[in-house]
Amino acid sequence: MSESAVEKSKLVIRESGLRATPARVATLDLLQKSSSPLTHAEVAEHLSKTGVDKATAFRALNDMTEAGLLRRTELGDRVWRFELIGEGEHEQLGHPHFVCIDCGQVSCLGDIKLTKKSLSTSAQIGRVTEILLRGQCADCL
Amino acid sequence: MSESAVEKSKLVIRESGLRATPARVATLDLLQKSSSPLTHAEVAEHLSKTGVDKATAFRALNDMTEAGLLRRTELGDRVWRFELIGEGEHEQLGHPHFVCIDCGQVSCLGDIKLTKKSLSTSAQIGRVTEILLRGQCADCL
DNA sequence: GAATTTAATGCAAATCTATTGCATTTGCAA
DNA sequence: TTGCAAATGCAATAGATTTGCATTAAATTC
Repeated sequence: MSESAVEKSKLVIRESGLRATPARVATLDLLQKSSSPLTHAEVAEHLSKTGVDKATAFRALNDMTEAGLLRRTELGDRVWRFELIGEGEHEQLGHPHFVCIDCGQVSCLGDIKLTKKSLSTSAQIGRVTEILLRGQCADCL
Repeated sequence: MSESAVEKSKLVIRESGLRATPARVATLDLLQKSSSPLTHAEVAEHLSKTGVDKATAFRALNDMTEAGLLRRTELGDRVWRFELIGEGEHEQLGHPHFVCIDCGQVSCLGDIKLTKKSLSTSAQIGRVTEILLRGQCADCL
């Protein structure tokens, strides 16, 4: 990562009200590069290479989630996953995800929508803020 | 529960290849009465009234899931939930669920569908077997 | 109905993911 | 540069679920 990228990460972290520590900068940069949400274990393993404790990795992820920089979701395998909240993205409303029940691979989906009828049905139950699809990915079919 | 209901449960359990033990019959009957999936803890608490150990409750649920009588899902709160697979229902393909991110209440949905465009998008990724919606229920809005 | 076989249970200990307490260190504002 | 609240490391803890093993009890056989 470039010098300027690090500086930008630091700025983003400070703007959220947190201190720009190495663990947080590294976490942010790792998530920036990833195309799908990463588990705590994955982030922790990456950070451990530079001597960062897993508790610190956890706190970095949780703190930045609380600060509104990350989104934390649980996709059915009892593990938290974290992803960067894009610049323009709504903090609450994320994009749909697909989880393969065989290999566990997670994909971010863009334009998944419910039919109008389904929307009205779900509106009776409440406000839907997240859609999660599960099944078998193309590789596992 | 009636005498015949117990006998029917026993039969169903035996047909799945398992022994019809009191813990399993009670588990099956409890799930039969419930309108939404129950957590292991809920089932275990119910069974504990009759002296059944929580490990036994876990095994009853897991064994019957493996035997194809129950469906096990994780709806985002790091807890397994179990529900009866209906007579005519496909073993794999369940119905959609809605989970309230505030109160945790779980609802079973019937007719939630994706738009055609979304279906073709998701078909590229794989075969979708489960839909989960998260948000705030009417009571928590 | 009694004997036999093998699955199921109870209890405790162990796993696995995630969180927390506390002494020590560090970012960063003054 | 200095001071202090925030962050970290390490170990201990929490909560859900699973597992080992000796014992018990379904279901099958005689």
